Amino acid sequence: MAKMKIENVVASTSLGQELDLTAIELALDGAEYNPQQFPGLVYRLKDPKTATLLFRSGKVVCTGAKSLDDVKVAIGKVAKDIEKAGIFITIEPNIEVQNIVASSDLEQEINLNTVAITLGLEKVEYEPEQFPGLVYRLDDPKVVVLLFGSGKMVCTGAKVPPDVVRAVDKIAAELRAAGLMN
Amino acid sequence: MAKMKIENVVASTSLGQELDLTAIELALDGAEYNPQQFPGLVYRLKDPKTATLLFRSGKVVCTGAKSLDDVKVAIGKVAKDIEKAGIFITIEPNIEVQNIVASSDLEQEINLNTVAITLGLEKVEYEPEQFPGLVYRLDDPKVVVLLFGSGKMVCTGAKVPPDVVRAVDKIAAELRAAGLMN
DNA sequence: GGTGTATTTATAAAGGTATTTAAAAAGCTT
DNA sequence: AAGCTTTTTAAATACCTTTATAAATACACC
Repeated sequence: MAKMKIENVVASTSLGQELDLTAIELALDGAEYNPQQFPGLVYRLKDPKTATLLFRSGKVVCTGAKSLDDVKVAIGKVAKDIEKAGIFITIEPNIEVQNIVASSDLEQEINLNTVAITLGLEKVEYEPEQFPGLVYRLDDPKVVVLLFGSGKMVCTGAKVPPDVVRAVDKIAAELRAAGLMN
Repeated sequence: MAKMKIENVVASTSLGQELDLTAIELALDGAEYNPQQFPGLVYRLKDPKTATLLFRSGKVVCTGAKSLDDVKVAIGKVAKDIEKAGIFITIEPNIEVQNIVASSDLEQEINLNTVAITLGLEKVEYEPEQFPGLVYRLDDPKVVVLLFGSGKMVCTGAKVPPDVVRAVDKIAAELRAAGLMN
């Protein structure tokens, strides 16, 4: 069973109404809003350490959370901060996780050149002078795993934590079956 | 007494005669010569791992050696390789060390901000956002020491190994006298 | 012509940057 | 419609920053 650590959760929701981002920029301390650069307003919380993007449409994107619970806490705090500033909104708790980034460790060195040759270019991409990690794309779960020579891995694209565990276990099994790890 | 490790020795000498760098480029395997880019020819040895620059004038610069002996060995090998290629030269053993780069370690963390403030801008330069090391210039020996927050140091500009030891001891003594290290 | 800059090589230190992957949002440009 | 903009995050590489030093060229500047 793979050990893994969630490093980042990206989730979206909606506040159910149009937002005056210019007013919110003035009301929220530290808010960054440069519409000519990007249409979303960026608002950061120290705890949970997150960055939330607010859009004119009322749609919200929360990034940087370390757990699904933290996403809920962060969005709740952002909504409260907006209301405290006198801008009343209706909190819609319908939060959709869009991406989970997690790290894991095979706890042994892996020869990526051998992996790339053995598994073939159809399954993996490995261009060490461009990036030190081997890119491993899975169809089920539909995630992308970056595998490093140290045995450390990064899994991204997961929608739920079990996706990460299944992906890591699947790759470990495939490497073992091919004699590429013990 | 400071422990130190010589990381790089730069030395120069002369082969005593004009060199046809174009002919040498063809004769020496791996030689790089791009006169429009740099007037010297670059010739690398695997052992001792060095890069030697050969000039039309017969002047030679050897870089990368880890000891003074390695410089002699390297220049001797380069001369032999040139002669093996049928280009006869007279080896002039007058090798002059131009620079010794060495590393050392105070084996304790140093607060560089405090060092910079205490010793003053006349003696040291410290611009952490430009470079993480503090630049410490000594007049005797005339060397420059880069001091890092980890306590690790780099000494460059030395002509002989004792310069490095004296520099490191001098700085350690000054830091101790100022209460900046134990 | 004489000072300056730059070019190249090696080397350590420890910060910074970049590289790659996924995902949503909304607005702009092709 | 596709691609860029922004935000976050891990992994491990390369490369940048700084210092000294010789060599011989090409530049610029006065």
